[in-house]
Amino acid sequence: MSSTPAFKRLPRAVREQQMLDAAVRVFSRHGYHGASMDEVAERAGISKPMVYAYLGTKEELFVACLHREGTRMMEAIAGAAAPDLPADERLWRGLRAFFGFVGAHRDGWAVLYRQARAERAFADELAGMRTRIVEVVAGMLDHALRAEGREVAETDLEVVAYALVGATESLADWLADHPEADPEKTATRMMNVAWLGAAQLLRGARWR
Amino acid sequence: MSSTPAFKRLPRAVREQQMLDAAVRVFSRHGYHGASMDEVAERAGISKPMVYAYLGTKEELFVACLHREGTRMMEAIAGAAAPDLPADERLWRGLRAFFGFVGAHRDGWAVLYRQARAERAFADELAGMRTRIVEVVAGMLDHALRAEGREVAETDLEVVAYALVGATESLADWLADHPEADPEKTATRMMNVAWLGAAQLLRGARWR
Amino acid sequence: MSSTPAFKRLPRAVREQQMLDAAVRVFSRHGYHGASMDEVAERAGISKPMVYAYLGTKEELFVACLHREGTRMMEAIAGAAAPDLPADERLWRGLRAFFGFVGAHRDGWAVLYRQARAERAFADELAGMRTRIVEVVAGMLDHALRAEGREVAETDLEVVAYALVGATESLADWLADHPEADPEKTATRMMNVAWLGAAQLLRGARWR
Amino acid sequence: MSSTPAFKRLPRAVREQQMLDAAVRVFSRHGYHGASMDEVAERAGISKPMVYAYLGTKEELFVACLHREGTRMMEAIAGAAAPDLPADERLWRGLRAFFGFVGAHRDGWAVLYRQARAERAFADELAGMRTRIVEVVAGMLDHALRAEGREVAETDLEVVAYALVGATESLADWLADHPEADPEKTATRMMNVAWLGAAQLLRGARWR
DNA sequence: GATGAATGAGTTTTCATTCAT
DNA sequence: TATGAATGAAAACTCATTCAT
Repeated sequence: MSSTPAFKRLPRAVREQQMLDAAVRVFSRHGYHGASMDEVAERAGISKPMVYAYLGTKEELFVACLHREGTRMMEAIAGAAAPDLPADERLWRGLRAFFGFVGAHRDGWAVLYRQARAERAFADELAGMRTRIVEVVAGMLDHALRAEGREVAETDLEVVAYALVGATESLADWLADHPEADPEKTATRMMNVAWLGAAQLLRGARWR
Repeated sequence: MSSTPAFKRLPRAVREQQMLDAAVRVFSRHGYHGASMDEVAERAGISKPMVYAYLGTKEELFVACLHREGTRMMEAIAGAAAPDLPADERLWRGLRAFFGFVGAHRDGWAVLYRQARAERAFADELAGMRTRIVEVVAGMLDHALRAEGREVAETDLEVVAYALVGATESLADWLADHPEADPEKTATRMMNVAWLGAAQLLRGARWR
Repeated sequence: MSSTPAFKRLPRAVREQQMLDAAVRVFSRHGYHGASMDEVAERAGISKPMVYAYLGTKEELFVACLHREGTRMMEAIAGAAAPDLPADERLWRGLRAFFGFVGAHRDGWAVLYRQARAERAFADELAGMRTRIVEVVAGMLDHALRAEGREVAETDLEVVAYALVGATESLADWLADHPEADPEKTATRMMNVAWLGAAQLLRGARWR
Repeated sequence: MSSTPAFKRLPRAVREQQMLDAAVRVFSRHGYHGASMDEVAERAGISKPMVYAYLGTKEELFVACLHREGTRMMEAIAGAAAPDLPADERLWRGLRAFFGFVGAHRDGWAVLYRQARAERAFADELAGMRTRIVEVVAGMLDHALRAEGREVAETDLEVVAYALVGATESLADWLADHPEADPEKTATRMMNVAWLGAAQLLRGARWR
């Protein structure tokens, strides 16, 4: 009697990942408010008190999801955009990685993100993430500038970065809503807008 | 006995506006889910059943808010960007009007919009609004192109428009979160990014 | 100016009938509880306060419906079963009239009746109606008996009458649920059950 | 510290029965619509969410009551009417058991039944129960017939059975309304009406 | 006589969260 | 560690009923 049933008494870390998997799924499907802890627990194949014991309240659980997915995304981007490339090449690779990630996790990241934006409670977490992204983008731009011997006010850099991030988010959203769309192509379009600007485009210019 | 109590037995149209005012406020403060019909009614100085009688369920009420505020915004923009101006001037005026509106209704539009994006139920309403905006922007661009004797694939136009709208929304969001920021300045920055593109900016170019 | 709009200011009695028509319809469709005064008023083409002014509360309104329809039914039966006919002929005609009525008002009588039976509030009204029916039936039987020179305890008469009425109601219910069924045939069947049983009893037969 | 508090943390099965007991009582007292889930929970000595968790919505709860009580009644009848007895004896025992049951549960079965009849939502459940009863009764009659070497059209059997059931229900109702009445006596009376009528029919007699 | 405006009071239902075992 | 049992608190929605005009 009592050979251990292969799926019980897992180490804490593993259990937590299972729960997060379940939670991401449920939150994505029904949104933050529509999701119920019951369903999360059920999908994780575990009892509710366990979820509370491991990952805390619903709010904390959501933050944990956001954090894990966000980190994964950042890593994907960072891994793609090597710092020693020229600015436009880095931007392009970053964008491609980003849209690739969003495309591959259509039901994950974009939805969580949208949810987070709607709830005051997550403002801080989001602000942190966005700051990190903006920093990265602004860093790219700054790097490029310095390479050309120029200098630009920090605020301006930040605003450009913000706008780029915003435009990108928008297209990512659009991508999440259009299952048939191609991430690669979306990245290209974004690159064109971002890099050249509307005026250039109107004149027939194309990046690459 | 005598002078009008001023706030009882009002005609339907008036009450509806009062309710919408209250609803916009409450939804903005607590978000769609955090808002309770009780509070909406209370803030409107009326009983709950009236809200249901006039504006329907919570969902419908929210849509009504979205609709009213969205329409107001569109009108503000349309009123500013006269169709006979050159493309960049129109874009500029439109942006200025937009950021002006958002700045003036800091607790209104941007928050409702964020809320709407988080809930599947409002996807349709949103899609409609966005389509109208994108059409307007794409129209501007198209107009400018034809003036120069060029033609551009419709899809490309749409994507450019989408990205612009996204970037703008992002800055609007940022504006809503930064009470001290200046709408006019934000509009200018956005214009620079949009019109010139990052590459131009990096080279020191500035619109105007 | 001011030729009277043909459908306003009707005499009270007419208005009341219109309301009752509407009410019977609504109660039949949705049941007593499912029905709303709003719908009654709307269907009667009149405002709610009028309904209250003319026919009182929802409960009173329902009683009024019950009363009118019940009276109509009783009259239909009484009109059919002339007192100078032999007992079986009278019973037969009565049954035929009853099932005919129920069949013709499939959505009226039977449904109201079922509703009334479920609500304590209508017990009195119902008891009154049933008493009248039972009296009629018992009267028929008694008449037949005396014609044969017999006499039977009143209680027994009442019970037989009760059982007959119950069986009849049951078949009426069944008829209301089966739109394709033929009232005439149902009456015949009921007659067979009722008459052969009753006849034996009347002749003094007893089981055991 | 020590002896069992006896009424806390009970196993599900037990709690469910307690809830059903409470529900039957409350539904019987106030009717389906008059009953509130609050009262059911209170009377069961438990909080409302438990009721929902175990027995579902109000409608489902009512169906559960109906089902349990109906099954008990059927069992009482089936247990009384052994299949190897002569037809009249079986009918008699069945009737006696039925009236006995109704008499013993004056506030249970008959009231639930009346309620169920008033609500469209329960039509299916009721139809099922009635079908089972009618089948049993028709089976009895059929058995008796075959014993006498006769055969009767199925439809006729069904109608006779229906009428019997209806008459019986009616007397049961009457019994539920007359607390002083004697179930045994009521059964006897019903038997007289039913048997003398049915016996004639079984012998091939027809009115007209 | 007639009605649009208004509401008090109540209902069902859901959920995050926690004991007791 | 793990869970079935349990709940407090609230929220959306409905309806019979009545003023004030």
